[in-house]
Amino acid sequence: MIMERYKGMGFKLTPQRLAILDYLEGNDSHPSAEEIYTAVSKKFPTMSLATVYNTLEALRLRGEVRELTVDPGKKRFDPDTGPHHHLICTGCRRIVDVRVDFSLSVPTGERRDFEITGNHIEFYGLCPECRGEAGAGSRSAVKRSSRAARKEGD
Amino acid sequence: MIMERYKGMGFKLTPQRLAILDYLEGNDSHPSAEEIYTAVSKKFPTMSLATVYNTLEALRLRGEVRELTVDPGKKRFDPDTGPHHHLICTGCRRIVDVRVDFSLSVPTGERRDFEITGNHIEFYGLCPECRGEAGAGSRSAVKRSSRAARKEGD
DNA sequence: TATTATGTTAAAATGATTCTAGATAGCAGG
DNA sequence: CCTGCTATCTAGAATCATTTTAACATAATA
Repeated sequence: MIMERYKGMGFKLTPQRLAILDYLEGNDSHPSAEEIYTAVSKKFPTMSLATVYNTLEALRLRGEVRELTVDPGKKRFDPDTGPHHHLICTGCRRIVDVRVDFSLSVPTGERRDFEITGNHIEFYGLCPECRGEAGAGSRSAVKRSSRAARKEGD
Repeated sequence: MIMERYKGMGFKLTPQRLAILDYLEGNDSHPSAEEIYTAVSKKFPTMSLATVYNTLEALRLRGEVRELTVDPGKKRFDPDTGPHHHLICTGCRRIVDVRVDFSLSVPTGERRDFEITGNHIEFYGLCPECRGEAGAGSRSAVKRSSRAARKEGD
């Protein structure tokens, strides 16, 4: 099914790209380039990070992935290009999909003459795991990136 | 008015910080750290970029500025911490405020047990200037950053 | 097979942000 | 007025994500 989709759009299905597409297929974890690289490297030890970036950009231009600007400091990628929104845990930075259609429109008075083409909602909150460990030094729950930890106070 | 607000919260009002606060006061251009630095440097030639970052972080922790993750590759800062949303021109990356209250809530089925604390809507579109120059090579309108130019295809 | 375009790679370059270490300023106690 | 403390400032180094470069494959094509 993948093969057909890229025929005749100037996109060569190299083994590296196949591996990336394979990793992305149905992946709803919103991985960063680094994460994709790490995962794909296991099957493909000579893979270069640059190839990951190149491929992601090629896919983005073809509308096959969405680039999320939701995490300060790094991009995340979403193979689901259909309309949906995201719920972000301010504790561990986990991102989950929100598949609800809120038909939003900006009232003329606020539109400043822009031609509006789309929208994206970020909901913020605490996931069950992070909510639990709020109190003392319970080291139990989710492992948070050093960056996420430093950002405490959101 | 500024002075009082920071009394007794462990925040010294140094001249550098005053200059930054002064630049931010009522500023709705959503500047990056670099832009703040450039502006404040004029009045304060010895200012260090690190001081800008330090001050912004101190302000963020006190809830006096919001860090926007709206621009891939750099943070932008918003001194307006009240609830509002943003409209982003995909041509020139200009960001304007949208002061409308959409009371959104995530239906239980999609909430995944998160405790939701807030939300932020990004509207995308083309500003009048960028809409105009869409056609030929009319060099007239807005100057776009090299990064914005490269991102064509959003 | 020669040609051309497209991909891959490692390494260097860039840009944003953070960290480090030493210099300074303002203040409490003597 | 001195001494030490703590918060802040600054330049520069370090780090992290991303992009670019240059040289080398590879595939599709003439």
